[in-house]
Amino acid sequence: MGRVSDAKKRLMDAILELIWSGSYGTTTIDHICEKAGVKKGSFYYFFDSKSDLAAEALEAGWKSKQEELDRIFSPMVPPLDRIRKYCGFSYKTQQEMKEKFGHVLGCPQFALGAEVSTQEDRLQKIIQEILDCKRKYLESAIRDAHATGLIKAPDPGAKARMILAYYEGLLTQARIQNDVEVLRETVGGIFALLGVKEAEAAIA
Amino acid sequence: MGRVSDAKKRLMDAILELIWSGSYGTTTIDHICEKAGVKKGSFYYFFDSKSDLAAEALEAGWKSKQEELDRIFSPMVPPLDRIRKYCGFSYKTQQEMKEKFGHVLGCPQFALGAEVSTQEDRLQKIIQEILDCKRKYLESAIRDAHATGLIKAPDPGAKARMILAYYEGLLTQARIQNDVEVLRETVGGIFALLGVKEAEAAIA
DNA sequence: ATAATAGTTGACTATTTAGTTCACTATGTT
DNA sequence: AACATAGTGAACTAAATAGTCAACTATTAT
Repeated sequence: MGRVSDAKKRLMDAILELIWSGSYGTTTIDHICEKAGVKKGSFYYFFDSKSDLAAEALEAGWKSKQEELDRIFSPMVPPLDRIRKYCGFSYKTQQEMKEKFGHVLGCPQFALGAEVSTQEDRLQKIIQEILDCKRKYLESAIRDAHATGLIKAPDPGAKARMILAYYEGLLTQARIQNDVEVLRETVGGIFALLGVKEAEAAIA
Repeated sequence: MGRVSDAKKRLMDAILELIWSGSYGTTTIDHICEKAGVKKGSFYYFFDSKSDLAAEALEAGWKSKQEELDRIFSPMVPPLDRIRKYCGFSYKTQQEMKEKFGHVLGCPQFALGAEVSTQEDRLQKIIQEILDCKRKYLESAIRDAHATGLIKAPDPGAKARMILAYYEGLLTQARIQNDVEVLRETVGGIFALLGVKEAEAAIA
């Protein structure tokens, strides 16, 4: 009972977009409210602070992202194809962002993590968890690829960590250089890290 | 003639440390002045704005960093040893920062670039140049390693770009997780990307 | 010694920011 | 219909922030 509203959702969408296209530090509560079309009174009705909103938005955003990842990393798909699909998906996303915002935006969690990890404990923890999830997607693909004999990776967790670092590094470079073409080499680099034989890698 | 002062230098040191240990967005001119022990009037005597100071400080900081890199990447050192030395140096630096600030800080240029690239054109350009310099150090080591037959790398520029992405990604991960141990795998990953034979890699 | 000048200071303004308050409004429930 | 309540809005405060200014001080070249 009582009134209903999607203001909370609008606020969460707004902060994510502002952080991603700009940064956490320069995103103010006033900006968020303006973008969401919500008055400050309502903001404080739903949230205690900017970091509180950011935390909730981050978690919600990740939940919906996970659905896509579950599809891409489906165990039904051959393990190396999962990685190929993931890279392709990532490239397409960055391209779309560049068209929409005029700028390559990279990985929202990684960029935010780099910015706030020394300052915002709660956000740092959430981001760590999200990145760990990402790693697990990679890890299971690597484990499957190892089991199938496609690659030699006795420690899939370690390999996944390496690949994640490379992947996130590339995305960040693409953001810094504002150039999607940086991402062209993504698959090649990952396969090199995995020690995929050139013959296998060629089956694009 | 006239008065002499190191206030300009102090301001440049202060902003670098504040950005690195925190972020660009949350670093205010007042904070910078307080840390440097300089009054705002003097700040504006030397600089037009925060981004102006940041630009100068970034360039000066890079210049001094280059001296170290010139030593590490000296052509007198065997090419793969240069990379080993670089990784070791990097690990040591991060460890020191963790002791000093209680936090792993990662790569200052990369973190700053990720934060401001969509907002601060001038800084973005400077950071791009710095990262390109870093790439060139790696590239020449890779080219030399290729020439010596240690590795097969017909396109050293591309390989260097890959390795830089991986290296910066790892440093950023170390910052986000506040854990230097993430950096333990640096050399291993780089050598995997380079396709260094295990026998060669083992010569630690 | 002193004039020219490089650098300093603190008080000032205007704006932006986070956060509060309380009367008000819309809506589901009875 | 009317009541309980989820959500709204506009005006408010206090603090932080960027930026200005003019008088002041220290140094150095002559």
